[in-house]
Amino acid sequence: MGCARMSQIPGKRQPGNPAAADDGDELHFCSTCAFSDACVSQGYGKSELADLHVLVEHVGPFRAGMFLFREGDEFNAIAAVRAGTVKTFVLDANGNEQVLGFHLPGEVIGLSAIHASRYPCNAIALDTVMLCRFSFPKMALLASRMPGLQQQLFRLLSQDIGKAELLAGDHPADERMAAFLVALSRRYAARGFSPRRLNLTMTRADIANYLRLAPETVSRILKRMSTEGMVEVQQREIALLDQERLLA
Amino acid sequence: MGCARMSQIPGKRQPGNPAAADDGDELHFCSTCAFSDACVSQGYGKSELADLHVLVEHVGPFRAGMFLFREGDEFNAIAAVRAGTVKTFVLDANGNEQVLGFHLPGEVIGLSAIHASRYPCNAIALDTVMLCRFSFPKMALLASRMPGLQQQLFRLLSQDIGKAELLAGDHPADERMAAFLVALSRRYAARGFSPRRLNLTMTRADIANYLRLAPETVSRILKRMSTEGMVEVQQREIALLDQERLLA
DNA sequence: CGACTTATTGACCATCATCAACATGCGTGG
DNA sequence: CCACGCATGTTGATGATGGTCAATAAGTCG
Repeated sequence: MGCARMSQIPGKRQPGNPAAADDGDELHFCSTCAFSDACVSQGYGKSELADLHVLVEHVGPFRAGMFLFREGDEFNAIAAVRAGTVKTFVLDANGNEQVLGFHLPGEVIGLSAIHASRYPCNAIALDTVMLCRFSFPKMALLASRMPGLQQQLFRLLSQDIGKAELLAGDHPADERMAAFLVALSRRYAARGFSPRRLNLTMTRADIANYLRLAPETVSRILKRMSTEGMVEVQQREIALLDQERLLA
Repeated sequence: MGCARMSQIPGKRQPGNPAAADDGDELHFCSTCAFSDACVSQGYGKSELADLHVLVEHVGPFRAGMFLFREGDEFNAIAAVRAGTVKTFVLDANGNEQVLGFHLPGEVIGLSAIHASRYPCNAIALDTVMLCRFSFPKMALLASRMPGLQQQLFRLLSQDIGKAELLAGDHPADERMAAFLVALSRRYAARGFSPRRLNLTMTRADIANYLRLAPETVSRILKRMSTEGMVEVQQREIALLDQERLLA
């Protein structure tokens, strides 16, 4: 249910962030990054890796509540989340927030901005966020020479279409909630975190908004799941006790 | 509300379809096609146009009810709808259909299949459908030499992410219906058809499923819109009388 | 002219949102 | 360390939107 989606990262360097910080050990950089497949697994040599790496700009940290970009900002880069959680959302005609997705480490934001060269949504940090920013024009240029990279970009984009579509299903509230938890668990697991023990970085209201439910409903469902022994809830710590039953 | 989404077109040539039929006048081919911008407006010359055209394979016609591809089929080409309407859908765990989108002439199907190299959904013809099929590997290769084409592909993919996300909003039934009609109208208008007079090719049940409503609800809302003078409904013919009020 | 699919209409009911009150946690500053 | 205040989360009572069920009508196609 996750959904890598939106846009990118502001034009300005954040204070306290030496842009090219850990470049020393960077040639095998973030092994969890969505782009790592692009080169590593495709058997590219050092020179191609280096080409990709010169495009990378480490930015952050962004503190909780900071905007990474706003709707309407000019687009020129996509970014991979290196640490923390990013929430993307739009404001509808009445100014109500509509959460589009949460982005965990290793996932890419900014893809939906390519179309209009402007960010179609806002992105804010839910906790302390670090990003790897890639200039999109340069990346597209490089992709022309690196079929593997082009393919990876196509795949990332394509993947998000499918994810976003599935989100639109009209399942009852408890199924939505269960699916959300299981999906989060899987996404964390894919990055090497525990699939059992989730540490939610978003509020109940954010979850509710994302699932198109009322916050009260989220509370009640969590409580019910808890009394039924499927999960264990302690504030924002959630332990998944019975994956089986959650999938029903 | 549309949403160009899914996959592509079957491996087999349709009987009664001379694959390279109307090639004579084809160099300026379907002017309404989503790819026409890719070259024409980017100032490419005849040779690039020719390169793109040799990739095109006209297939069809597909009669109403025929599958263009099925979930799980191997993916190797995307396609632009040349005529007719395509419905894409998946079957959930209980075998219930979930409509993902409708695709009008000029729109592209198959984009979400790139990710897994398999179609993640089914596509069937709602009426008589003609397609332009493009081998995706060849297209990707060509895109390496044609920045404009690469850019166009990125844009098409990116666009669909945004469309799919917006679809997930939780608006009341009447707003969903109104938005659907207005979006259809715009999409038809963009291809040179009348924005006032819609000829729905899908059943109420399909519309309802797509909007995550019950067919009965669709009926009732259309009736109400009709008595309120916003639209005029005659079977599958719908005239939009008051665009203004529909947008609220 | 039947048999089928599609669409409409009505009666009833379930899910979930809303409203309101209350509890809990957390940060700040005394 | 405790007190206050605000944000977040929980719980209960009530009601509206829209789904379900069932019957009827209207097209469609042989």
